Amino acid sequence: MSPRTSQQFEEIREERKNLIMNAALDQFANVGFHAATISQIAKQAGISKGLMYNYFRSKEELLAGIINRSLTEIYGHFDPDHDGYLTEDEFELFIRKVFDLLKQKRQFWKLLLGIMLQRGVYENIFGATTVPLSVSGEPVTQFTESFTAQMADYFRRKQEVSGPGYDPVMEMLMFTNTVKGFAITFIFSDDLYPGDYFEKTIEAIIKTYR
Amino acid sequence: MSPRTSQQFEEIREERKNLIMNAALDQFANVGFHAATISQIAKQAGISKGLMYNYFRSKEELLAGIINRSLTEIYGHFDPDHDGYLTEDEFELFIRKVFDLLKQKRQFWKLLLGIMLQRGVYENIFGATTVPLSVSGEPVTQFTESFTAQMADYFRRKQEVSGPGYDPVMEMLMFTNTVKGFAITFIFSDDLYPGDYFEKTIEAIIKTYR
Amino acid sequence: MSPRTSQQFEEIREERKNLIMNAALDQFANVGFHAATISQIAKQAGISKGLMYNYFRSKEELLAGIINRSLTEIYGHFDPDHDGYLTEDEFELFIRKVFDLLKQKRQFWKLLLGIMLQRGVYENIFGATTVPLSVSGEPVTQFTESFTAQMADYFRRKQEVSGPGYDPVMEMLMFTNTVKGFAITFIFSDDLYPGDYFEKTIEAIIKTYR
Amino acid sequence: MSPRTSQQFEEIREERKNLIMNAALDQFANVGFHAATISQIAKQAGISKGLMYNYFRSKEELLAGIINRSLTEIYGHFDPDHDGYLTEDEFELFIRKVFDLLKQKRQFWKLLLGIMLQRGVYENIFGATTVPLSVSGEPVTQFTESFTAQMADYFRRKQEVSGPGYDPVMEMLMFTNTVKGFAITFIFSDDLYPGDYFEKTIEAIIKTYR
DNA sequence: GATGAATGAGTATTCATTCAT
DNA sequence: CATGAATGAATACTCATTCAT
Repeated sequence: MSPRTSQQFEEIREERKNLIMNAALDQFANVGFHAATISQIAKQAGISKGLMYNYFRSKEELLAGIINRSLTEIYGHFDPDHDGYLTEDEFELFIRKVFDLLKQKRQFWKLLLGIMLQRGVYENIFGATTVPLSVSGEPVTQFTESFTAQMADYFRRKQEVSGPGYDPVMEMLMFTNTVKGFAITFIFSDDLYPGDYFEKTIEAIIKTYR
Repeated sequence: MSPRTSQQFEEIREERKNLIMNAALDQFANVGFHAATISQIAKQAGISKGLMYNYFRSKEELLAGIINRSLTEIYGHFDPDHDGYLTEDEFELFIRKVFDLLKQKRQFWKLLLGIMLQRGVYENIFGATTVPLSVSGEPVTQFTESFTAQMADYFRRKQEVSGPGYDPVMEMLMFTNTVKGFAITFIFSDDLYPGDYFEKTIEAIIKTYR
Repeated sequence: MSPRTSQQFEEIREERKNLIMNAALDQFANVGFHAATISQIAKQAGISKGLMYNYFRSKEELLAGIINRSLTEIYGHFDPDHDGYLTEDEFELFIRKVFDLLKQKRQFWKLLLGIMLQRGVYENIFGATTVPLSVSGEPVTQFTESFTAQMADYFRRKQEVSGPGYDPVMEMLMFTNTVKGFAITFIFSDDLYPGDYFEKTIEAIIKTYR
Repeated sequence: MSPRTSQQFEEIREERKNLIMNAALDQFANVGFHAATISQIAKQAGISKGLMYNYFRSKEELLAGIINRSLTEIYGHFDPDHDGYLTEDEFELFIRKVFDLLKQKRQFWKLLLGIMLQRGVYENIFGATTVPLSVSGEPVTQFTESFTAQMADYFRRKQEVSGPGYDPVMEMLMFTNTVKGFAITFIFSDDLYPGDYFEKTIEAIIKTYR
C-alpha cells in the first residue's frame, strides 16, 4: 500500500532503460536509425510507445544512450591507466580482446557502422548540439588517440628489431586494415562465422603482426 | 524544325536519367536511403519532383537503377568471358583495377555499404518482390561466384609452390580482409587518403599476396 | 497519538486543495489552460501527479475549482443582502473595492480573461455538461444581474439631478468601459502599475462618475 | 497541357495562403492557439492537413503570418508619413478609424488579446527566435511609439487651452482606458453591439476627449 | 515532357489519466 | 494517502506519390 521507495523506482528505471535500449539496438542495427520506428521498438520491448519518452527525451537521445552504454562497456575492457607501453603479450591480448568484443557486440558494431556512414545523424549525436558522447565522463576521442599512440609506438619499436626495410607506418596500416576487413566480414556474416575460421583468422593476424 | 527522331528522344531520356541518378546517389550515399528525400534529390538535379516519376516508378526503383548502373559499369571492367585461369600478372592487374574503381566510385561504395547493412531495404531491392538486380541481364550472384572461384583457384595453385605449410583458404581470407579493410578506411576517409599511402598500400598488398 | 478527527482531515484536505489550486492558477494564468500541464502544476505544488487526482477529478474540474474559489471570495466582499439601494458613498466604496480586488487577484483576472475568450473551454466549465459554476450554491448570473440592476438604478437617479441632457445608459456604459479598460491595462502591466497612476486613476474615475 | 506559368503558381499560392489564414484566424480566435488543431483548420479551409505545410513551416509560423497580415493592413490605414502634428479633426478621424477597424477585424483582436495574455507564445512569435513581426519591413514597436508620441503631444497642447487644472497624462490615460474598455466589451459582445450604442459610444468618446 | 500544388498514410512526440505498490 | 511508472489517444509534422494544367 505504501508507495515504492525511491531506490525501487531507480531500479525499475534502470531495468526499463536497458530493456528499451536492447530493443532499440536490435532495430537500429538491422533496419537503420531512420527506418526504425518508435512503434516497432516499443512493440519489441513489450511496452507502450509513450513509455519510451519517460526514459529518453527523443529517438536521437535513445540512440545516444545506446552508443554511450556500449562504448563505456567496451572501453572498460581496456585498461585505461596503463603505463603506455605495450609489450608483445599485451599486444596479443589486445587483439584477442578486440575480436572477443566484436563477437559479443556484433549488433552494436553494425549500428555504429551504419551511423558513421551518415554524416548528418553522426554529427547530431557526436556533435555539440545534443548529448555529447563520453566514456566515464571523458570524450571518446581521448581513448582512441591513446590507443593509436600506443599502437604506433609498438610498431616503431618493432622496426628496431626488423631492420631498415621495415616501414612501421605501413605495417600498422596493413594491420589495422586487416582487422577492419575481418570485422566487416564478420559483421555481415549472417549468423556465425563459418567453421573455425574466426579463431584461425585471429591466430593468423597475431602470427603476422605480433 | 523537324521533330526529333526516336533515337534522339532516347538519348535525352538517358541523359536525364543519369542526371537524376547522380543527384540521388549523392544524397543516398551521404544521408542514407531513408533520410534522403525526393524533394532534395529533385532540387539538386535541378528538376521538379514530378519529373523524377517520369523516369523512375518509385524511390526504390531509383535506388535499384543506381545500383544497376554502377554494378554494370564495374563488372564491365573485368573481363567476363575469361578463360577462368588467373595468371600472376592478371592477379596484380585485378588488384590495381579494384582500387582504381574504389577511387572512382567512392560514393557508390558508400551507398552500397549502407544498403547492405539494412536487411529490409536490401531485400526489397535485391529480392524477388521488386526489381531484381541484374548486370546486363544476368543475376549479380553469377559474377561474384565466378570471381570467387577463380580467386580460390589462384591461391590453391600458389600452395603448390609454397609448400604444405601454406593454407590457401586462410591466405585468401587474409587477402580479402585486407582489401576490405582498406576499402572501408578509404570510404570513410574524409576527402583524399593522406599522402601517398593509397599507392603504397596497393603495392604492399600486391607484394604480400601476389 | 490518537487518530486525527475527521475535521482535522478535512482541514488538511482543504489546505492541500488550495496548494494545488494556487500552483494551477499560476500556470493557467501565465501559459493558458491548454498549454499548462498537470506535470508542471504538480511539480510547482511539490506533489506527485497522481495526488492531484485525489482532490480533483480532472484538469477541467481543477479549473472550475479555482474559478469557484475566487468568485466566491470576490463576491463575498460585496454585501449580498443589501437593500438594493446604492448611495453615493456606497458607489465610491464599490469602486475602491473593485480596484482593490483587481490588485489582489491579478492572476485570477488574467486567467478568467483567457478562459472567457475561448468559447469552447468556457462552455465546458460554465455550461451544464460539467460542473456548473456557482457561488455559495447560487448560480453566478444572479450576482451579476443584481449588480447591474443596482448600478443602472444609481445612474438613473443621477439623471434626475443632472437634467434631461444626461443619458444614464450612455453614462453607465462609459463608466463600465473606463473601469474595464483600466483593468485590462493593469492586468497586462508587467509588474506594478507605474508610479501612483493606479491611485490617481481611481480618484479620476470616482470624480467623473460618482 | 503545358505547365502553369510561375505567375499562375504565385497567384494560387497567395490565394491558398489567405484561405488557410482565414480558417486559422477563426480557429485561433475562438478556441485559442493551443487548443486549435491543424486538422480542424484544414477541414474548415477544405484542404488536406499536409497542404498547410506547403505554405507555412509550422503552426507558429501560421500564427505569425496571420498577425503580420493583419497588422500590416491595420497600420496601412494610418498615414505613416505624417507631419507628426495631430489636429483636432485628425484626432477625431483617428478615433473613428480605430473603431472602424475594431468592427472590421474583430476576430483578429480577439486572437491578439488571447496571444498577448500568454507570455510564452507571445515571445515565441514576437521574439527573435522565430519570424519577427514587422509591418512593411519596420518593427512593430516603431509604429506604436510614433502613435503614443503624437497622442501625448495632442493632450499636452490641450492643457494650454484648458488651464493648469488639466492633467494631460491623466487625461490621456482615461482616454486610452475608455477606448480599451469599449474594445474589450465589443470583442466579447456575442454578435453585434446592441442597438446603436456602438455609434453613440464613439460620439461620447469624441465629445469627451476631443 | 514538365511543373509544383495537393493528398494521406505514417512518424515522433505529448500529456491527461490510471493503477500497482 | 502518496508515488511515479505506464498507457493510449491525440497532435504536429513529413514525405512519397498523384494529377490537373
